[in-house]
Amino acid sequence: MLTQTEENYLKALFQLAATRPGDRDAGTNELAQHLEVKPASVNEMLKRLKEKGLVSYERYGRITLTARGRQSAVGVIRKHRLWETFLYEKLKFTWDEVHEVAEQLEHIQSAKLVDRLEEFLGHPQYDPHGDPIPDAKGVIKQEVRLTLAEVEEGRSCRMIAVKDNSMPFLQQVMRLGLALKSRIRVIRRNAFDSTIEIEVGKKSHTVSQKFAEHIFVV
Amino acid sequence: MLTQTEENYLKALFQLAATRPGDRDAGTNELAQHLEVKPASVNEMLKRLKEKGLVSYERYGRITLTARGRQSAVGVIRKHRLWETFLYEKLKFTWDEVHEVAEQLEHIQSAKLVDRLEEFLGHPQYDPHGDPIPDAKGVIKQEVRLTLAEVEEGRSCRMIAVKDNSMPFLQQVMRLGLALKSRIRVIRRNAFDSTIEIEVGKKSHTVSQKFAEHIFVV
DNA sequence: TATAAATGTTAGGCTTACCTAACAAATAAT
DNA sequence: ATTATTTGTTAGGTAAGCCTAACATTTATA
Repeated sequence: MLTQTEENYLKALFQLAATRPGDRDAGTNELAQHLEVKPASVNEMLKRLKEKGLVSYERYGRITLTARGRQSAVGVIRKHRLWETFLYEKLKFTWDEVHEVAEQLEHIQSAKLVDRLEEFLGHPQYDPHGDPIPDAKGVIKQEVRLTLAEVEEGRSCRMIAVKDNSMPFLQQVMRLGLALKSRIRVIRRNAFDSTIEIEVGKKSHTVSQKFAEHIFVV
Repeated sequence: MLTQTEENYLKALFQLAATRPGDRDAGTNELAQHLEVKPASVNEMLKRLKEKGLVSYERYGRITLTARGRQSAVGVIRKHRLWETFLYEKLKFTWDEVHEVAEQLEHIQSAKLVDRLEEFLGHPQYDPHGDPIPDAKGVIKQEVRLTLAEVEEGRSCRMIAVKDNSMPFLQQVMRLGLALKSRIRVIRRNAFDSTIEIEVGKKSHTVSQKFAEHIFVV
Protein backbone atom coordinates (compact mmCIF):
# COMPACT_ATOMS: atom_id res chain seq x y z
CA MET A 1 0.00 0.00 0.00
CA LEU A 2 1.33 3.35 -1.08
CA THR A 3 0.71 6.73 0.50
CA GLN A 4 -0.83 9.50 -1.57
CA THR A 5 2.48 11.27 -1.64
CA GLU A 6 4.30 8.21 -2.92
CA GLU A 7 1.69 7.83 -5.64
CA ASN A 8 2.19 11.44 -6.63
CA TYR A 9 5.93 10.97 -6.96
CA LEU A 10 5.49 7.87 -9.12
CA LYS A 11 2.96 9.63 -11.30
CA ALA A 12 5.25 12.63 -11.76
CA LEU A 13 8.15 10.35 -12.62
CA PHE A 14 6.07 8.56 -15.22
CA GLN A 15 4.70 11.71 -16.77
CA LEU A 16 8.01 13.55 -16.94
CA ALA A 17 9.61 10.51 -18.56
CA ALA A 18 6.80 10.41 -21.13
CA THR A 19 7.45 14.05 -22.04
CA ARG A 20 11.07 13.52 -23.02
CA PRO A 21 10.71 10.32 -25.06
CA GLY A 22 14.31 9.67 -26.04
CA ASP A 23 17.24 10.43 -23.77
CA ARG A 24 17.25 11.18 -20.03
CA ASP A 25 14.29 10.61 -17.74
CA ALA A 26 13.81 13.44 -15.23
CA GLY A 27 16.09 14.71 -12.49
CA THR A 28 15.78 15.64 -8.85
CA ASN A 29 15.40 19.35 -9.56
CA GLU A 30 12.86 18.94 -12.28
CA LEU A 31 10.77 16.58 -10.19
CA ALA A 32 10.96 18.99 -7.28
CA GLN A 33 9.67 21.81 -9.44
CA HIS A 34 6.88 19.69 -10.86
CA LEU A 35 5.74 18.55 -7.41
CA GLU A 36 6.27 21.94 -5.82
CA VAL A 37 8.66 20.70 -3.16
CA LYS A 38 12.40 21.20 -2.62
CA PRO A 39 15.04 18.94 -4.22
CA ALA A 40 16.05 17.67 -0.77
CA SER A 41 12.57 16.27 -0.24
CA VAL A 42 12.64 14.53 -3.59
CA ASN A 43 15.97 12.98 -2.80
CA GLU A 44 14.67 11.59 0.45
CA MET A 45 11.55 10.19 -1.17
CA LEU A 46 13.56 8.57 -3.95
CA LYS A 47 15.50 6.63 -1.34
CA ARG A 48 12.26 5.39 0.17
CA LEU A 49 10.81 4.44 -3.21
CA LYS A 50 14.00 2.63 -4.07
CA GLU A 51 13.80 0.77 -0.76
CA LYS A 52 10.29 -0.29 -1.69
CA GLY A 53 11.40 -1.46 -5.11
CA LEU A 54 9.43 1.12 -7.07
CA VAL A 55 12.26 3.11 -8.63
CA SER A 56 15.81 2.25 -9.45
CA TYR A 57 18.62 4.74 -9.13
CA GLU A 58 22.10 5.25 -7.75
CA ARG A 59 23.69 8.35 -6.23
CA TYR A 60 23.90 11.01 -8.94
CA GLY A 61 22.54 8.50 -11.43
CA ARG A 62 19.49 8.05 -13.61
CA ILE A 63 16.09 7.74 -12.03
CA THR A 64 13.77 5.15 -13.58
CA LEU A 65 10.59 3.41 -12.54
CA THR A 66 10.72 -0.32 -12.00
CA ALA A 67 7.98 -2.48 -13.53
CA ARG A 68 6.07 -2.29 -10.25
CA GLY A 69 6.56 1.46 -10.02
CA ARG A 70 5.31 1.94 -13.53
CA GLN A 71 2.29 -0.26 -12.84
CA SER A 72 1.37 1.86 -9.82
CA ALA A 73 1.84 5.10 -11.72
CA VAL A 74 -0.34 3.94 -14.59
CA GLY A 75 -2.99 2.80 -12.12
CA VAL A 76 -3.15 6.28 -10.66
CA ILE A 77 -3.33 7.87 -14.10
CA ARG A 78 -6.11 5.48 -15.04
CA LYS A 79 -8.11 6.52 -11.99
CA HIS A 80 -7.40 10.18 -12.61
CA ARG A 81 -8.68 10.06 -16.16
CA LEU A 82 -11.74 8.00 -15.32
CA TRP A 83 -12.70 10.44 -12.59
CA GLU A 84 -12.15 13.37 -14.94
CA THR A 85 -14.50 11.73 -17.38
CA PHE A 86 -17.06 11.18 -14.65
CA LEU A 87 -16.91 14.79 -13.52
CA TYR A 88 -17.19 16.08 -17.06
CA GLU A 89 -19.79 13.70 -18.43
CA LYS A 90 -21.99 13.07 -15.43
CA LEU A 91 -21.57 16.03 -13.14
CA LYS A 92 -21.22 18.67 -15.86
CA PHE A 93 -17.97 20.11 -14.63
CA THR A 94 -16.21 22.30 -17.15
CA TRP A 95 -13.07 21.30 -18.90
CA ASP A 96 -10.78 23.32 -16.71
CA GLU A 97 -12.36 22.30 -13.39
CA VAL A 98 -12.01 18.54 -13.60
CA HIS A 99 -8.28 18.20 -13.09
CA GLU A 100 -8.09 19.67 -9.61
CA VAL A 101 -10.77 17.44 -8.13
CA ALA A 102 -9.46 14.37 -9.97
CA GLU A 103 -6.12 14.99 -8.26
CA GLN A 104 -7.85 14.03 -5.05
CA LEU A 105 -10.09 11.28 -6.36
CA GLU A 106 -7.22 9.45 -8.05
CA HIS A 107 -5.98 8.27 -4.64
CA ILE A 108 -9.12 6.42 -3.57
CA GLN A 109 -8.24 2.78 -3.01
CA SER A 110 -10.75 0.28 -4.30
CA ALA A 111 -10.27 -1.92 -7.31
CA LYS A 112 -13.98 -2.55 -7.48
CA LEU A 113 -14.70 1.16 -7.55
CA VAL A 114 -12.43 1.74 -10.52
CA ASP A 115 -13.88 -1.14 -12.48
CA ARG A 116 -17.45 -0.20 -11.76
CA LEU A 117 -16.79 3.42 -12.55
CA GLU A 118 -15.31 2.49 -15.91
CA GLU A 119 -18.32 0.34 -16.67
CA PHE A 120 -20.70 3.07 -15.54
CA LEU A 121 -19.01 5.49 -17.94
CA GLY A 122 -19.28 3.01 -20.80
CA HIS A 123 -15.58 2.09 -21.05
CA PRO A 124 -14.39 5.46 -22.31
CA GLN A 125 -11.19 5.51 -24.35
CA TYR A 126 -10.23 9.12 -23.74
CA ASP A 127 -10.64 11.63 -20.93
CA PRO A 128 -12.10 15.13 -21.44
CA HIS A 129 -8.67 16.48 -22.44
CA GLY A 130 -8.27 13.83 -25.10
CA ASP A 131 -5.72 11.76 -23.20
CA PRO A 132 -6.02 7.98 -23.49
CA ILE A 133 -7.33 6.11 -20.44
CA PRO A 134 -5.10 3.12 -19.55
CA ASP A 135 -7.01 -0.17 -19.43
CA ALA A 136 -7.29 -2.38 -16.34
CA LYS A 137 -4.02 -4.12 -17.25
CA GLY A 138 -2.15 -0.84 -17.52
CA VAL A 139 -1.93 -0.72 -21.29
CA ILE A 140 -2.06 2.78 -22.77
CA LYS A 141 -3.18 3.19 -26.34
CA GLN A 142 -0.62 5.75 -27.40
CA GLU A 143 -0.80 6.82 -31.04
CA VAL A 144 1.64 9.31 -32.51
CA ARG A 145 0.25 12.72 -31.89
CA LEU A 146 0.77 15.69 -34.12
CA THR A 147 0.72 19.16 -32.58
CA LEU A 148 -0.81 22.24 -34.12
CA ALA A 149 2.72 23.65 -34.38
CA GLU A 150 3.55 20.99 -36.95
CA VAL A 151 0.61 21.52 -39.31
CA GLU A 152 1.54 22.97 -42.71
CA GLU A 153 0.28 26.30 -43.99
CA GLY A 154 -3.12 26.09 -45.61
CA ARG A 155 -4.01 22.71 -44.16
CA SER A 156 -6.93 21.90 -41.86
CA CYS A 157 -7.02 19.68 -38.79
CA ARG A 158 -9.18 18.69 -35.85
CA MET A 159 -8.17 19.17 -32.23
CA ILE A 160 -8.10 15.88 -30.35
CA ALA A 161 -6.27 16.61 -27.11
CA VAL A 162 -4.26 19.11 -25.09
CA LYS A 163 -0.82 18.65 -23.59
CA ASP A 164 -1.38 20.63 -20.41
CA ASN A 165 -4.22 20.53 -17.90
CA SER A 166 -3.51 23.75 -16.04
CA MET A 167 -6.25 26.30 -15.59
CA PRO A 168 -4.46 29.21 -17.34
CA PHE A 169 -3.84 27.16 -20.45
CA LEU A 170 -7.28 25.60 -20.64
CA GLN A 171 -8.96 28.93 -20.13
CA GLN A 172 -6.92 30.43 -22.93
CA VAL A 173 -7.98 27.51 -25.13
CA MET A 174 -11.60 28.18 -24.34
CA ARG A 175 -11.26 31.89 -24.98
CA LEU A 176 -10.32 31.09 -28.57
CA GLY A 177 -13.53 29.11 -28.92
CA LEU A 178 -11.57 25.87 -29.08
CA ALA A 179 -12.76 22.55 -27.71
CA LEU A 180 -12.21 18.87 -28.40
CA LYS A 181 -13.09 18.12 -32.03
CA SER A 182 -12.88 21.75 -33.14
CA ARG A 183 -11.84 22.26 -36.77
CA ILE A 184 -8.74 24.41 -37.14
CA ARG A 185 -7.30 25.80 -40.37
CA VAL A 186 -3.71 27.04 -40.41
CA ILE A 187 -3.81 30.26 -42.45
CA ARG A 188 -0.20 31.35 -42.16
CA ARG A 189 2.96 30.51 -40.26
CA ASN A 190 5.07 33.54 -39.50
CA ALA A 191 8.71 32.60 -39.86
CA PHE A 192 9.91 35.65 -37.96
CA ASP A 193 8.42 34.97 -34.52
CA SER A 194 7.02 31.47 -35.12
CA THR A 195 3.47 32.58 -34.42
CA ILE A 196 0.68 30.86 -36.27
CA GLU A 197 -2.48 32.37 -37.67
CA ILE A 198 -5.41 30.03 -37.38
CA GLU A 199 -9.08 30.04 -38.24
CA VAL A 200 -11.60 28.57 -35.81
CA GLY A 201 -15.22 28.66 -36.95
CA LYS A 202 -15.43 32.04 -38.63
CA LYS A 203 -12.90 33.83 -36.47
CA SER A 204 -9.18 33.99 -36.94
CA HIS A 205 -6.55 34.31 -34.23
CA THR A 206 -2.82 34.46 -33.89
CA VAL A 207 -1.28 32.00 -31.46
CA SER A 208 2.26 31.51 -30.19
CA GLN A 209 4.54 28.60 -31.01
CA LYS A 210 4.35 27.51 -27.39
CA PHE A 211 0.58 27.51 -27.43
CA ALA A 212 0.45 25.55 -30.71
CA GLU A 213 2.78 22.90 -29.32
CA HIS A 214 0.26 22.18 -26.58
CA ILE A 215 -2.61 21.41 -28.95
CA PHE A 216 -2.78 17.90 -30.38
CA VAL A 217 -4.52 17.50 -33.72
CA VAL A 218 -5.22 15.01 -36.50
CA MET B 1 -8.74 23.49 5.99
CA LEU B 2 -8.87 20.32 8.04
CA THR B 3 -6.83 17.17 7.63
CA GLN B 4 -8.57 13.85 7.06
CA THR B 5 -7.63 12.79 10.55
CA GLU B 6 -9.13 15.90 12.09
CA GLU B 7 -12.32 15.32 10.12
CA ASN B 8 -12.48 11.77 11.43
CA TYR B 9 -12.17 12.91 15.00
CA LEU B 10 -14.94 15.48 14.57
CA LYS B 11 -17.18 12.93 12.90
CA ALA B 12 -16.60 10.42 15.69
CA LEU B 13 -17.32 13.06 18.30
CA PHE B 14 -20.56 13.97 16.58
CA GLN B 15 -21.70 10.40 16.12
CA LEU B 16 -20.89 9.27 19.63
CA ALA B 17 -22.73 12.28 21.04
CA ALA B 18 -25.75 11.42 18.92
CA THR B 19 -25.81 7.88 20.31
CA ARG B 20 -26.16 8.95 23.95
CA PRO B 21 -28.84 11.64 23.54
CA GLY B 22 -29.16 12.83 27.11
CA ASP B 23 -26.27 13.08 29.53
CA ARG B 24 -22.52 12.96 28.83
CA ASP B 25 -21.01 13.26 25.38
CA ALA B 26 -18.14 10.82 24.82
CA GLY B 27 -14.82 10.45 26.60
CA THR B 28 -11.20 10.05 25.63
CA ASN B 29 -11.24 6.27 26.03
CA GLU B 30 -14.42 5.75 24.14
CA LEU B 31 -13.26 7.94 21.29
CA ALA B 32 -9.96 6.09 21.20
CA GLN B 33 -11.74 2.79 20.89
CA HIS B 34 -14.03 4.05 18.17
CA LEU B 35 -11.17 5.48 16.14
CA GLU B 36 -8.87 2.54 16.82
CA VAL B 37 -6.10 4.64 18.31
CA LYS B 38 -4.78 4.97 21.87
CA PRO B 39 -6.22 7.43 24.41
CA ALA B 40 -2.97 9.39 24.40
CA SER B 41 -3.39 10.15 20.71
CA VAL B 42 -6.95 11.31 21.25
CA ASN B 43 -5.85 13.60 24.04
CA GLU B 44 -3.24 15.19 21.84
CA MET B 45 -5.66 15.68 18.98
CA LEU B 46 -8.27 17.21 21.27
CA LYS B 47 -5.76 19.87 22.25
CA ARG B 48 -5.18 20.65 18.59
CA LEU B 49 -8.90 20.77 17.80
CA LYS B 50 -9.46 23.04 20.79
CA GLU B 51 -6.69 25.30 19.56
CA LYS B 52 -8.48 25.48 16.21
CA GLY B 53 -11.78 26.30 17.87
CA LEU B 54 -13.55 23.11 16.82
CA VAL B 55 -14.10 21.49 20.20
CA SER B 56 -14.39 22.91 23.66
CA TYR B 57 -13.04 21.12 26.70
CA GLU B 58 -10.94 21.52 29.81
CA ARG B 59 -8.56 19.06 31.47
CA TYR B 60 -10.59 16.09 32.71
CA GLY B 61 -13.75 17.87 31.59
CA ARG B 62 -16.54 17.37 29.08
CA ILE B 63 -15.74 17.25 25.38
CA THR B 64 -18.18 19.05 23.08
CA LEU B 65 -18.13 20.26 19.52
CA THR B 66 -18.30 24.00 18.92
CA ALA B 67 -20.72 25.29 16.29
CA ARG B 68 -17.90 25.25 13.75
CA GLY B 69 -16.86 21.77 14.77
CA ARG B 70 -20.40 20.49 14.44
CA GLN B 71 -20.72 22.11 11.03
CA SER B 72 -17.59 20.36 9.78
CA ALA B 73 -18.69 17.02 11.18
CA VAL B 74 -22.09 17.25 9.54
CA GLY B 75 -20.44 18.23 6.27
CA VAL B 76 -18.37 15.06 6.34
CA ILE B 77 -21.41 12.94 7.19
CA ARG B 78 -23.31 14.56 4.34
CA LYS B 79 -20.55 13.64 1.90
CA HIS B 80 -20.29 10.14 3.30
CA ARG B 81 -23.99 9.45 2.83
CA LEU B 82 -24.15 10.97 -0.62
CA TRP B 83 -21.23 8.85 -1.76
CA GLU B 84 -22.82 5.75 -0.26
CA THR B 85 -25.92 6.50 -2.23
CA PHE B 86 -23.87 6.96 -5.39
CA LEU B 87 -22.06 3.66 -4.91
CA TYR B 88 -25.27 1.81 -4.20
CA GLU B 89 -27.54 3.39 -6.78
CA LYS B 90 -25.19 4.05 -9.65
CA LEU B 91 -22.33 1.62 -9.28
CA LYS B 92 -24.36 -1.29 -7.93
CA PHE B 93 -22.29 -1.86 -4.84
CA THR B 94 -23.97 -4.03 -2.24
CA TRP B 95 -25.27 -2.72 1.01
CA ASP B 96 -22.34 -3.91 3.04
CA GLU B 97 -19.64 -2.69 0.63
CA VAL B 98 -20.49 0.98 0.42
CA HIS B 99 -19.37 2.11 3.85
CA GLU B 100 -15.70 1.30 3.51
CA VAL B 101 -15.21 3.18 0.24
CA ALA B 102 -17.33 6.10 1.41
CA GLU B 103 -14.93 6.44 4.36
CA GLN B 104 -12.35 7.54 1.82
CA LEU B 105 -14.58 9.55 -0.49
CA GLU B 106 -16.01 11.61 2.35
CA HIS B 107 -12.74 13.53 2.61
CA ILE B 108 -12.66 14.88 -0.94
CA GLN B 109 -12.68 18.67 -0.78
CA SER B 110 -14.88 20.38 -3.32
CA ALA B 111 -18.11 22.13 -2.53
CA LYS B 112 -19.10 21.98 -6.16
CA LEU B 113 -18.57 18.24 -6.27
CA VAL B 114 -20.89 17.65 -3.34
CA ASP B 115 -23.61 19.85 -4.75
CA ARG B 116 -23.38 18.35 -8.22
CA LEU B 117 -23.34 14.85 -6.82
CA GLU B 118 -26.45 15.52 -4.81
CA GLU B 119 -28.19 16.88 -7.87
CA PHE B 120 -27.03 13.96 -9.98
CA LEU B 121 -28.53 11.56 -7.44
CA GLY B 122 -31.83 13.45 -7.47
CA HIS B 123 -31.55 15.04 -4.02
CA PRO B 124 -31.88 11.80 -2.04
CA GLN B 125 -33.24 12.07 1.51
CA TYR B 126 -31.76 8.85 2.87
CA ASP B 127 -28.64 6.79 2.26
CA PRO B 128 -28.74 3.03 1.50
CA HIS B 129 -28.78 2.23 5.24
CA GLY B 130 -31.80 4.46 5.79
CA ASP B 131 -29.88 7.25 7.50
CA PRO B 132 -30.94 10.81 6.67
CA ILE B 133 -28.61 12.86 4.46
CA PRO B 134 -27.93 16.33 5.93
CA ASP B 135 -28.79 19.17 3.54
CA ALA B 136 -26.32 21.75 2.24
CA LYS B 137 -26.93 23.92 5.32
CA GLY B 138 -26.19 21.06 7.69
CA VAL B 139 -29.75 20.38 8.77
CA ILE B 140 -30.50 16.73 9.51
CA LYS B 141 -34.06 15.55 9.26
CA GLN B 142 -34.13 13.39 12.38
CA GLU B 143 -37.45 11.76 13.14
CA VAL B 144 -37.97 9.58 16.20
CA ARG B 145 -37.00 6.07 15.27
CA LEU B 146 -38.52 2.92 16.71
CA THR B 147 -36.39 -0.22 16.85
CA LEU B 148 -37.56 -3.74 16.16
CA ALA B 149 -36.93 -4.49 19.83
CA GLU B 150 -39.77 -2.13 20.77
CA VAL B 151 -42.46 -3.55 18.51
CA GLU B 152 -45.31 -5.30 20.33
CA GLU B 153 -46.15 -8.96 19.91
CA GLY B 154 -48.38 -9.68 16.95
CA ARG B 155 -47.76 -6.32 15.26
CA SER B 156 -46.22 -5.73 11.86
CA CYS B 157 -43.69 -3.14 10.78
CA ARG B 158 -41.44 -2.11 7.93
CA MET B 159 -37.69 -1.85 8.20
CA ILE B 160 -36.45 1.66 7.37
CA ALA B 161 -32.87 1.77 8.57
CA VAL B 162 -30.09 0.05 10.48
CA LYS B 163 -28.11 1.40 13.43
CA ASP B 164 -24.77 -0.15 12.50
CA ASN B 165 -22.86 -0.20 9.23
CA SER B 166 -20.35 -2.90 10.04
CA MET B 167 -19.91 -5.84 7.68
CA PRO B 168 -20.74 -8.58 10.22
CA PHE B 169 -24.03 -6.97 11.16
CA LEU B 170 -25.12 -6.12 7.63
CA GLN B 171 -24.29 -9.58 6.41
CA GLN B 172 -26.36 -11.10 9.19
CA VAL B 173 -29.23 -8.80 8.19
CA MET B 174 -28.99 -10.00 4.61
CA ARG B 175 -28.85 -13.64 5.65
CA LEU B 176 -32.30 -13.23 7.20
CA GLY B 177 -33.59 -11.98 3.87
CA LEU B 178 -34.00 -8.48 5.30
CA ALA B 179 -33.50 -5.28 3.36
CA LEU B 180 -34.77 -1.71 3.46
CA LYS B 181 -38.59 -1.69 3.26
CA SER B 182 -38.92 -5.36 4.25
CA ARG B 183 -42.16 -6.21 6.10
CA ILE B 184 -41.52 -7.79 9.50
CA ARG B 185 -44.13 -9.35 11.78
CA VAL B 186 -43.28 -9.92 15.45
CA ILE B 187 -44.64 -13.37 16.27
CA ARG B 188 -43.51 -13.72 19.85
CA ARG B 189 -41.28 -12.00 22.37
CA ASN B 190 -39.62 -14.45 24.72
CA ALA B 191 -39.48 -12.91 28.15
CA PHE B 192 -36.85 -15.36 29.41
CA ASP B 193 -33.93 -14.45 27.14
CA SER B 194 -35.41 -11.40 25.37
CA THR B 195 -35.17 -13.03 21.96
CA ILE B 196 -37.79 -12.13 19.40
CA GLU B 197 -39.42 -14.41 16.85
CA ILE B 198 -40.13 -12.65 13.60
CA GLU B 199 -41.60 -13.48 10.25
CA VAL B 200 -39.99 -12.14 7.08
CA GLY B 201 -41.71 -13.07 3.86
CA LYS B 202 -42.77 -16.64 4.50
CA LYS B 203 -39.87 -17.60 6.75
CA SER B 204 -39.63 -17.14 10.48
CA HIS B 205 -36.47 -16.53 12.48
CA THR B 206 -35.45 -15.94 16.05
CA VAL B 207 -33.28 -12.89 16.65
CA SER B 208 -31.53 -11.57 19.73
CA GLN B 209 -32.45 -8.45 21.66
CA LYS B 210 -29.19 -6.87 20.57
CA PHE B 211 -29.90 -7.56 16.92
CA ALA B 212 -33.45 -6.19 17.18
CA GLU B 213 -32.18 -2.97 18.75
CA HIS B 214 -30.13 -2.32 15.63
CA ILE B 215 -33.07 -2.47 13.22
CA PHE B 216 -35.15 0.69 12.82
CA VAL B 217 -38.77 0.24 11.79
CA VAL B 218 -42.03 2.10 11.35
C1' DT C 1 -14.49 7.49 53.89
C1' DA C 2 -10.74 4.86 52.24
C1' DT C 3 -9.35 2.22 48.59
C1' DA C 4 -9.77 0.01 44.07
C1' DA C 5 -10.82 0.59 39.32
C1' DA C 6 -11.55 3.21 35.49
C1' DT C 7 -10.53 7.16 32.98
C1' DG C 8 -7.64 10.92 31.47
C1' DT C 9 -3.04 13.13 30.99
C1' DT C 10 1.96 13.89 30.38
C1' DA C 11 6.57 12.71 28.85
C1' DG C 12 9.42 10.94 25.60
C1' DG C 13 9.93 8.25 21.05
C1' DC C 14 8.99 7.00 16.22
C1' DT C 15 7.78 7.74 11.07
C1' DT C 16 6.42 10.52 7.14
C1' DA C 17 7.05 14.37 4.58
C1' DC C 18 8.41 18.58 4.46
C1' DC C 19 12.11 22.46 5.15
C1' DT C 20 17.00 25.28 5.10
C1' DA C 21 21.81 25.53 4.86
C1' DA C 22 26.01 23.53 3.68
C1' DC C 23 28.49 20.54 0.77
C1' DA C 24 29.71 17.32 -3.32
C1' DA C 25 29.59 15.95 -8.04
C1' DA C 26 28.67 16.62 -12.83
C1' DT C 27 28.21 19.63 -16.68
C1' DA C 28 29.13 23.90 -19.17
C1' DA C 29 31.92 27.82 -20.25
C1' DT C 30 36.13 30.13 -20.55
C1' DA D 1 42.14 22.07 -18.33
C1' DT D 2 40.49 24.88 -15.02
C1' DT D 3 36.74 27.49 -13.21
C1' DA D 4 31.79 28.55 -12.86
C1' DT D 5 27.30 26.94 -12.87
C1' DT D 6 23.91 23.75 -12.38
C1' DT D 7 22.36 19.69 -10.26
C1' DG D 8 22.24 16.40 -6.58
C1' DT D 9 23.11 15.08 -1.69
C1' DT D 10 23.62 15.20 3.36
C1' DA D 11 22.79 16.96 7.96
C1' DG D 12 19.88 18.72 11.13
C1' DG D 13 15.13 20.72 12.17
C1' DT D 14 9.82 20.92 12.26
C1' DA D 15 4.80 19.38 12.51
C1' DA D 16 1.25 15.78 12.32
C1' DG D 17 -0.18 11.53 14.18
C1' DC D 18 0.72 7.77 16.14
C1' DC D 19 2.88 4.83 20.09
C1' DT D 20 4.27 3.05 25.25
C1' DA D 21 4.99 3.74 29.98
C1' DA D 22 4.30 6.35 33.96
C1' DC D 23 1.40 9.38 36.51
C1' DA D 24 -2.92 12.07 37.95
C1' DT D 25 -7.72 12.47 38.65
C1' DT D 26 -12.30 11.00 38.98
C1' DT D 27 -15.76 7.61 39.92
C1' DA D 28 -17.21 3.32 41.92
C1' DT D 29 -17.08 -0.04 45.57
C1' DA D 30 -16.11 -2.05 49.83
